[in-house]
Amino acid sequence: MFESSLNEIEKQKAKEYTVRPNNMGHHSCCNQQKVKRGLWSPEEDEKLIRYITTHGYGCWSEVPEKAGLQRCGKSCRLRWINYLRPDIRRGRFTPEEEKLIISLHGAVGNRWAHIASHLPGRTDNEIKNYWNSWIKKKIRKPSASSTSITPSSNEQNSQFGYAQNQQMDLLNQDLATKRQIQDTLFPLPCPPFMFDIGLALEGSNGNVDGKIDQFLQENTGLMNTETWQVNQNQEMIQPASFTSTLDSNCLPPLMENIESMLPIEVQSCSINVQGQMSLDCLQRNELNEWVDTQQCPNFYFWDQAEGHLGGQEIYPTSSNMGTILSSYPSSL
DNA sequence: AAGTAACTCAACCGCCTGCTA
DNA sequence: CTAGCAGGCGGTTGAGTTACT
Repeated sequence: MFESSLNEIEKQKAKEYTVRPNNMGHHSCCNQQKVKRGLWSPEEDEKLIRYITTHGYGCWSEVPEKAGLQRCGKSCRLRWINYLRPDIRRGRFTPEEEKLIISLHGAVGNRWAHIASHLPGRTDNEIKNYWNSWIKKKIRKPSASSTSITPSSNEQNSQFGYAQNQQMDLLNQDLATKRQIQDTLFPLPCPPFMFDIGLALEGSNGNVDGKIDQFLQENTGLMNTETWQVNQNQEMIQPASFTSTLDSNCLPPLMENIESMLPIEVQSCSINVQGQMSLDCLQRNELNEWVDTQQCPNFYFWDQAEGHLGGQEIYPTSSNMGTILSSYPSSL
C-alpha cells in the first residue's frame, strides 16, 4: 500500500515534468525581467533542494541567484513549501484529517494557513484545493432543501453528511447579514464562552497530554471529568478523541451568558480540541426552533436523533437529544 | 472509440503586513 | 512619517487527467 502510493507520486511527478511548457516572462512580484515560469523541472528542483539543504533559506529573494535558478524568490519559496520540503505529507487525506479540516473550517473559515498548522505535513494550498473541489461537488449536488436537515441518500452513508449540509447552508447565507446578526448578538470579538484550545497545543509537537486540561482550567476554571486522550503516534489530532464532557455542575459563571440566551435547560456541555463548544439539551424540537429563529451563525443545530455524524461515539443516543455547536465568528 | 464535462492541483496573482532605512 | 521591499496568505487560473455519455 505504501509502495503503491509512492509509485503514484513518482508517476505523477514523471508526467508533470514531461507535459507542461515552461515560459519565460515578467513577474509582477519582482524586478527580474527574465524569470522562468510554469512547472519546475527535475534539474531546478535538484538545484533548489541542494541549495536549501546546505545553506537554508534566510532570504528568499537571494535564493534564485545563489542556487543558480532563473526563478523569482517567491516562486522558490512556494516550490519549497508546497512540494519539496522533506516533511511534506502527500497522498489522500485520511478520514481523521477530513474531519479535522471540516471542523476547523467551521471554526475559523478560509484561514487555510491556520488550518494547515493543525495538520502536520499538509500545506495550506493542498487543503484549500481539497476544500474547493469538495465545495464544487456540493454545489453540483445540492441538498433537497437548504433548511432541511435530511441528507441525500449518498450522504446518509457519510458521517460528514450533515456537517456538509450545514457548511453549505452557511456559505449560502448572505455574508453581510451574517455579520450584522453576529455583531448584534456578539459585540465582543469573540463570544466569552469560546476560546481557541488550538492555542494550547501550539509548540507542543503533538505531545498534548495535560496541556488541554491546563489550558481549560486556566482560561475557564473548568475541571473536566474525563481524561484527554492522545492517539497512538501522538501526532494526529482527532477531535472525537479530544472531546471531554463537563457535567452541568461544573459550568462556570461565564456560562450564565449562554444559559440566559437559551430557552431551555442545558443538560451537559462539552468542548472539543478547536474550542468548539457543544451543549446538549433534551428538548430537541424546542432547541431546533430556537436555533432556527435566531439564524445565528455562531450556532449549528446537530440533530442527534437523526443519527448523523456518528455522534453515538461521543454522545449517548437519545431519541429526544439535540446538540448545538458553537463556532468562532468568521472575523476571528 | 471519441467527445466532453468534471475534477485535480501546481503555480501564479495581487493584496496585506511588518520591517527597515 | 513614508517609501520600498520581502514574505505570507487567500483567491484564481489553466493544463492535464479522469469519468461519463
